[in-house]
Amino acid sequence: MTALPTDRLDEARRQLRTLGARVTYPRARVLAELLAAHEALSHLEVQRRLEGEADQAEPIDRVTLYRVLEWLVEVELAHRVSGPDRVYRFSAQPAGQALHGHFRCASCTRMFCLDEAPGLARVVKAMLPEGFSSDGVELTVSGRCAACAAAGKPLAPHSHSHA
Amino acid sequence: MTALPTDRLDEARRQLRTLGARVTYPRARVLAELLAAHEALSHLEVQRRLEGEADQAEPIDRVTLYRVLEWLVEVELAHRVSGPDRVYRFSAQPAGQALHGHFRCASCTRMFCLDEAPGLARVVKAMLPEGFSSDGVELTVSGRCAACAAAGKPLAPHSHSHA
DNA sequence: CTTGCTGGTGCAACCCGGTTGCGGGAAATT
DNA sequence: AATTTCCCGCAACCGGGTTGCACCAGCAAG
Repeated sequence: MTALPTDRLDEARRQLRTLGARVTYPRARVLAELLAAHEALSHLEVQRRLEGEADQAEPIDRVTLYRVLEWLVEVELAHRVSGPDRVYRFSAQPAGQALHGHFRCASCTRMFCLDEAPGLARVVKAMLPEGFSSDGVELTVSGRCAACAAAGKPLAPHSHSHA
Repeated sequence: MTALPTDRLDEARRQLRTLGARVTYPRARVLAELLAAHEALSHLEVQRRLEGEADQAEPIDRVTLYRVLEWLVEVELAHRVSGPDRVYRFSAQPAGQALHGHFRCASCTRMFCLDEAPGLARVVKAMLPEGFSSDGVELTVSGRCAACAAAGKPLAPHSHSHA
C-alpha cells in the first residue's frame, strides 16, 4: 500500500498521457491514489491520503481536487457514486462494468465496489414500468463489512440509519 | 390531486392517531401530501406543494418540515432515499417492501417508486463477498420516464450526468 | 531554448441542503 | 383549568460542493 509511490504516479501519468490529456501533478496524484485504493473514496478521503503520504506532505487544494475528480469521471478514468450519506465517492474502476454496485459499511463507512452479478440487468429491467427507459443503475447495499463484523465494531457515530 | 384536501388530512390524522403519536397540523399536512403523491418528494417539493394548495397557502417552516420528515421515517410512516443528485426524497410507501427501488427521470428529475422484483434479493446476495452482511439495499435506476420520453423532452439543466 | 497559447490551478467568496439551540406554545393528561 | 410534555418556528450554523477570476504551468511551435 505504501509501496514506492513513484510507481503509482508513473502509472497514473502514463494513463493520462495515453488519453492525450495534460499531465499535471494534481491529476497524476489523484489518479494514482484512486488506482491504489480498493474502495471508492470521498473527496476528503482522497485529500487526507494525499496529504498523509510519508515523503511528500504537499497539500492539495479542495477545489482543484473536486475539479480533478469531476474531470476524471468525464474522461472515464473514474466513476462516481453518491451513497446513502449523500457524499460523492470516486473510484478508478475499469469502465467496463456499467452495472456494478457498491457496498457501504455502516460501521467504518467505507464503500467497496461489488462485481456485477449476471442476473441484475434482467431483474432491473423487469422492475421498469411500460415506457420507461434506463440508462444507468445505482445499487448500494448497506450492512457490515467482513472486517467490522469480525471485530464486532458498533455503528458509525453519524449513521442515523435504523433499518 | 386537488380533490378535497380535508379527506387526505383526515386520513393522515387517523394514521398518526393510530400510532399513538401527537397529532399536529404540520405532521398531518406533510403526511397527507406524501400519501397523495405518487412519487418520492424532496423537502422542497413537499414545501411547494403544501404552500401551493389552493385554499390554504399557509407557509410551513423549513426546519419543521425537515424534522417532520425525519420523524415520519423514524416511525416508519415514510422512507427516505438519496438519489444521484444527493437530495433526500421521501415517500409514504407501505413499509412492507424493504427491497423496492426507485426510478429517477433525467428529464423531469422526478423520482418514482418501483415495485420490488422477485429475483432482486437473490442477485444482491450473490454480489456480496464472504463475510459481508446486508441490512438494506438502495437501488436507483436513472433514465427517462414514459411521459418525458413521449414528449421528447431534453435532459434537465442541472443533471450533469453523461453516462 | 524561448515564445506563446491554452487551459488547469488555487484562492476567496458563495450556494444550498441539511442541522442545531432554544424560547414560546400547542397537544394530550389530571 | 392547570400541568406536563414535547413540537413548532425562528435564527444561526455547518459542510459538501460550486463559481469567478487572476495567475501560472503544460505543451507545441518557432
